[in-house]
Amino acid sequence: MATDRAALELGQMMDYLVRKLSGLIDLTADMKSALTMVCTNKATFARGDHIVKPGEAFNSVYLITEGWATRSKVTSNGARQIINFAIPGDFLCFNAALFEESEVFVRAHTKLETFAIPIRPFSEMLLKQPQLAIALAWTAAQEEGVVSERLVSLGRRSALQRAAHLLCEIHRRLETVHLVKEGSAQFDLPMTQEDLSDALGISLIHMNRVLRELSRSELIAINRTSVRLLDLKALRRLAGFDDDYLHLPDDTA
Amino acid sequence: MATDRAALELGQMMDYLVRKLSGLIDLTADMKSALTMVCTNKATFARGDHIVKPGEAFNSVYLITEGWATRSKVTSNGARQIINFAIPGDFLCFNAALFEESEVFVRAHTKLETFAIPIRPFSEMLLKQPQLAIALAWTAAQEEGVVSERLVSLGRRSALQRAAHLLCEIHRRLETVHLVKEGSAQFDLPMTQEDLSDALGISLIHMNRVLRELSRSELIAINRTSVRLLDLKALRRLAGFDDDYLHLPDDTA
DNA sequence: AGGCGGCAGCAACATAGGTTAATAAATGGT
DNA sequence: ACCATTTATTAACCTATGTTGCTGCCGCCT
Repeated sequence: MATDRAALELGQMMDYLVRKLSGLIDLTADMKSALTMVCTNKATFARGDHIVKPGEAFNSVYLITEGWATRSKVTSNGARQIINFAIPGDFLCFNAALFEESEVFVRAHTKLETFAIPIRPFSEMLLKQPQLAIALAWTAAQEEGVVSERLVSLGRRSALQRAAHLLCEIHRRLETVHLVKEGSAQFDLPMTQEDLSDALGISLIHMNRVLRELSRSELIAINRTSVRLLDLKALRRLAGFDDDYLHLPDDTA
Repeated sequence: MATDRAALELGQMMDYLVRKLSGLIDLTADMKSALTMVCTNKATFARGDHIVKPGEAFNSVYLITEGWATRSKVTSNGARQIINFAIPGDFLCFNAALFEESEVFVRAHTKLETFAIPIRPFSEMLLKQPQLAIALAWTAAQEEGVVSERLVSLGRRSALQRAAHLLCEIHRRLETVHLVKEGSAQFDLPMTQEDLSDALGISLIHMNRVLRELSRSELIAINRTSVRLLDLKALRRLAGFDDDYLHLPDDTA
């Protein structure tokens, strides 16, 4: 039944949000029902679909229930920089409520399942539920923290450290939404080496070298679709990874 | 008279904000008076003072009336990355309303004049004035745009382009608050080459090479305290600079 | 089932940018 | 006005990363 599935996904998504926010705030029944009210529209995107492009008007805010998305920019000489990844529980086009049009590409990185919330009802919900507005502003601020930390990586960490850092970050974020295999630090990573290189600001070839180096030293085991962090502690040490900037709840259990 | 001066600075600062926001929203008399209500505390910092450090609790939000500030992080191996610069009209510690403690250094880069707004009244103001909250959220989103664009620079632009891009950005932002000398693209730039290198993710020595190269090709004229962009068009072309991401009003006159 | 296109792996070479070290010029404090 | 400290400039050398170009594998389409 389509409706049952939607209800299931809604519950799932709410669960992700609750966990992400649990360090800050407990979503009240009121807030949840306000959110539920606006999450009526499912939108599915195929791998590679553009949700919005630079210069295009936003028309909705999205909440991911399944799959990955990216925000990226392309420079005047054609190089791509991935700004960040969004995973289940994350918002897409959150600032549609603030800006007329996008300045970045937002793209479905895998098949993507979302709730699409048109801007009008979304804004109204924020005005009616200030506490919820604060909670969601918090997720936006957290995202800025992620971008800032990536900036530190690109500015001041070696390619090897950047790769390690990104893997640690993704691991930590996926953990919060229970998308890491229990007790093994293994998770789906639906990204080509080119995608990773575009996120880390290095060349594809060097990305390959770096990943092989991480594999060779038995810090990770990686294949086309997933990674396992074989020695999380050593990886974090190498990366200089400290998860404070994610502001996630301590215990994800 | 101290009071007169504070009133003057308040008017000035309001003016900065109005201009910055003019593309999005006209600040109403109501919103201005709400802001005025909370801008009672002047806080001055000396060059180099830390407004907040990683792990420290926030205690106020600040609005800059004069001077520059930086947000930066330091990696586990001691390298510094400047995340962004704040200039008059910008907020500092805006997300104090959301997070308990900072994950970055916020530092007075020059002698800094601000209005310090304790978190409590600030939050209350936001709840009472949703339109103002939106306007201020907009400034936060704009700031994220700046950080994202810097990420693109560090990831995909050469050192020369990064330098050119940063100068173009600062020029454009200062222009909005009338801090560029009329008709000459000249402005105060109170930064050492080391500061610039820490913002651009390159070494101090290379920063020096790059600046000399820009000077040699007569794109800029720079000294310890100010720059002049001698050929703005060429500089922007070199940098691949497009000011869309700043979402500033078209005409700053 | 076979062929095709995208992706990973690898080597040889090129270079932007990093490092070290030393000097000169400017600034600030007393 | 003088000394101490920052800041800028320069040179020589080094290395991490980029570039080009090729091979082979794997999954997908018909």
